[in-house]
Amino acid sequence: MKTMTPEQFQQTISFLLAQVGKAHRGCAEARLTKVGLHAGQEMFLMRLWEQDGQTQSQLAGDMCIQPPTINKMVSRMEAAGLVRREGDAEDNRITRVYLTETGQSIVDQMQVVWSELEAQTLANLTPDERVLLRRLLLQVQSNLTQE
Amino acid sequence: MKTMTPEQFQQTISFLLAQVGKAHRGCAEARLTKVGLHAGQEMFLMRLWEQDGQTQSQLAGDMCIQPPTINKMVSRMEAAGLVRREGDAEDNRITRVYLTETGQSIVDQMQVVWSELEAQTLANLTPDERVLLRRLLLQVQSNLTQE
DNA sequence: TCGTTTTCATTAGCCGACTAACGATAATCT
DNA sequence: AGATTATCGTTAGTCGGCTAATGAAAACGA
Repeated sequence: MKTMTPEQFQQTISFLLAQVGKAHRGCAEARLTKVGLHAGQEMFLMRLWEQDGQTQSQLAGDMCIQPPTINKMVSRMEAAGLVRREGDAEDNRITRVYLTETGQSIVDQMQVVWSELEAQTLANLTPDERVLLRRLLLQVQSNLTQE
Repeated sequence: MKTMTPEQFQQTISFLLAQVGKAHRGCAEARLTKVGLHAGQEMFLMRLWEQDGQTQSQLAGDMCIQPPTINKMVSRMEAAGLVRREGDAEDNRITRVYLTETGQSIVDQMQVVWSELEAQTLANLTPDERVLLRRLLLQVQSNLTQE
C-alpha cells in the first residue's frame, strides 16, 4: 500500500517550491557576497533601513525570526562595522541597533543588487504573469502562515 | 539619488518569494519533526528511495548540494540509524549509501507528511491556478538556474 | 612505466536558522 | 513593599547550507 512514488513526490508543487526557494536564495547569496553580505542579512539591513534604532526583539518579530538568530547576526555585523549597539536609557533590558555609515553604504549597494535579482527572477514573464504570480504566492503564503 | 525605498523593497516578488520559501520550509520542518526528520533530509531520503545505494557525489549532484553538506548529513543519519554506508568493491574511493529498515519506515511516514504539506500549500487554489502556479514557478526556476 | 590530473570523501570553519536554558531587569499583583 | 510574572538579551548546542583545503585512490598521458 504505497501512497506515493518518488516521481510523484518530485511532481508536487511543494517540491518545486523548495527548489525555486533554494535557487533564489543561492542567486541572492552570490550577488550579496559581492557587496560583503551573507544571504539573510539583507532582510536585517532592510528593516534597519526602514527604521533605525530598533530593538532586537522588535527586529526578530518583524523578520519572523527567533531572538538568538538576531543576536548572533548583530554580533557579527557589529564586528564587521555595519551596525552599532546602544543601550536604551529608560529600559536597561533593551539594546537598540543602529546603522553605521559603512552599513548605510552597503544598504545603498544592496538596492542595486536586489533590483538585479528581481530582474533575473522575473525574466521572460509578462506584466500580467507577474501580477498573477504575486497573487498566487500571496495565497500560498496565507495558507502557510495562518493557523 | 535613491534607487529604492524600503517599501518598494518589500513589494518585490523576490521579497515575497523569500518569505514564502521560509514559510514553506518552516511548515515542512514542523511536520517532519514529528517523524524524526529535519528539513532538508526529506530530499535526501527521497533520492535514496528513488535509487538505493547511490554514492555521495551522485546524491550531491542530484540534489544540487555540495559534497560536504551531504557528508555531514549522512554521518548524522547514519548515527540515527536511518542509513548505512558501504564501501564499493571495485572503486575504493566510493562509499555507497543504503536505506536501513527504520529509514524505509520513515520514508513511508514522510509520504504522508509531504501530502499534507502539499494540501496546505495549495489550499484555496483552483486546479487552473495550480497549473498556472507550476508554470510560473518553472519559468522562475529556469531564470534562476541557467547561466 | 611513472608522473600528472581528476575524482571522491573528508575535515575545519563560517553563516543563517532553530530550541532550550539563564540571568538580569521591568512590570504586575497581592 | 515584596514576591511573582513577564520581557529582553545572551549563551550553548544542533542542523542544513557554504567555501577552502587534504588525502587517497583511480584514470590518464607522455
